[in-house]
Amino acid sequence: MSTEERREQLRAALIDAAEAAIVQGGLGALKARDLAREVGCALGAIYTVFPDLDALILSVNLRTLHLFERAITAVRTATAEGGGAPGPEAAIGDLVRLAVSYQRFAIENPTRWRALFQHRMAAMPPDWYMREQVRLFRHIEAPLAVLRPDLAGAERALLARTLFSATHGIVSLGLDEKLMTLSEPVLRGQIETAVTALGRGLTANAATHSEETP
Amino acid sequence: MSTEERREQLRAALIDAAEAAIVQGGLGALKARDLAREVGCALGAIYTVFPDLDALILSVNLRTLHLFERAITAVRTATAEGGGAPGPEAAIGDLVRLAVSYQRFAIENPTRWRALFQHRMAAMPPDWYMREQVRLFRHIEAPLAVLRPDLAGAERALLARTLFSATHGIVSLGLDEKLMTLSEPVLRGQIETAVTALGRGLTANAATHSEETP
DNA sequence: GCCGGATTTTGAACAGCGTTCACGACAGGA
DNA sequence: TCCTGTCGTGAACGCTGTTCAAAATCCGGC
Repeated sequence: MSTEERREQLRAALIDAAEAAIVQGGLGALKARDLAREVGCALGAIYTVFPDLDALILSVNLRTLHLFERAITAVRTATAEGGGAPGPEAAIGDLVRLAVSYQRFAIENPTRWRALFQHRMAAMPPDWYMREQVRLFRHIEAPLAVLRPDLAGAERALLARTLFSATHGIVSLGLDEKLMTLSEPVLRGQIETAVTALGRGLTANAATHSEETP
Repeated sequence: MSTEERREQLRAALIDAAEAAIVQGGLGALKARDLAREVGCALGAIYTVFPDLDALILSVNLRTLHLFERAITAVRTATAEGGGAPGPEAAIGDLVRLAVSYQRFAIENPTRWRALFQHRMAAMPPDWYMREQVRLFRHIEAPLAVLRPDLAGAERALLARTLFSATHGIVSLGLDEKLMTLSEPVLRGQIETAVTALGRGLTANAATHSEETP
């Protein structure tokens, strides 16, 4: 086995072990010495394939993004690429379903999900990480295009991020015992209320806008 | 000077120093040894007035909440206690102003504000901390009572927290370089769009509701 | 004023962390 | 077999929050 192959195998094993540690006990349970013992390598070996533990965490987070992408892709939306011409109500329904699937993912994968945000970057995330984010946001942009056909691509992308941020805030603080801890049905009700209101408010706004500047 | 008085003075000095450290370099810059040197006490003395650094951070965070309360109280709202009978549009305007004041506070006090959420609790926050939160949410509940007079107190309180969570998500991720970093005017535009949409959507929902079940 | 028990303050020591790097093991050509 | 360059190693470094035996201080009784 070549040196390169062994490095690659070590890399994969470390990501596996790191993911398991995070799943089990959260980001705080990720210890370099535990990883080395689990994988069966020397402590210093970790730093031959990763510059530091942050890079390793980022790789685990990429896996989490992929995991979530599978979940969100399974959500049946009326505004998918091939669909006909869905109305605003269908688009709002899509947004609600997407938001609820985000909540479900957060509840089913609490530690993995927390690691995505709990982790504070030293520098900017690498390109391959940001690219994955961009892909995920396309799911939100599709229904948004129905609600606000007046928006250009960049504006729509920005609004999609804002919608996600709002949903994330509701889920994040709703599950956080520091502010409040809501049961799953109550939290889902709040998400449905808020996202529906957002969707209706946005369409109303578009109508207002088109009347003022036709 | 009695022992009690000295302890109290040390306590205040430690909170001062901790606040200064957080303001300067964020939560990560809070070091027990630095605090002791700054205040001029022994390292162990810290643990005679605080069980651990988390408790000290909590005291700093309470100061931050008070600081924010002063900022939010200065916001002129049409739905203040003594006001007449403001309409839904005025209430939505109030919500937008409150949200923007939240954004302004976050931008003007970045490290203090981050410490509020970055800090993960070991146990539940003490009562005196939660009480301050409850007081702050009253500012949101007032406009909300205009938009949704059909809601009972508990439901309104819950929705107020949801509205805050959504706003917090937009501000938090909007200022986070991990997802995106938005300029102050762009972020404010997104907040205005989202909160306005939320407000209009909520009133529409109330109207729908009252039509369906009059 | 002085003593002795109680109380308070102290900072060296401890356990743990991420990260490094001089060293030894090892592979392959001479 | 020896030499050389590459690679993996784990003890060591510097840092962290927290503890606790010991020192210093206080204070009422003689």
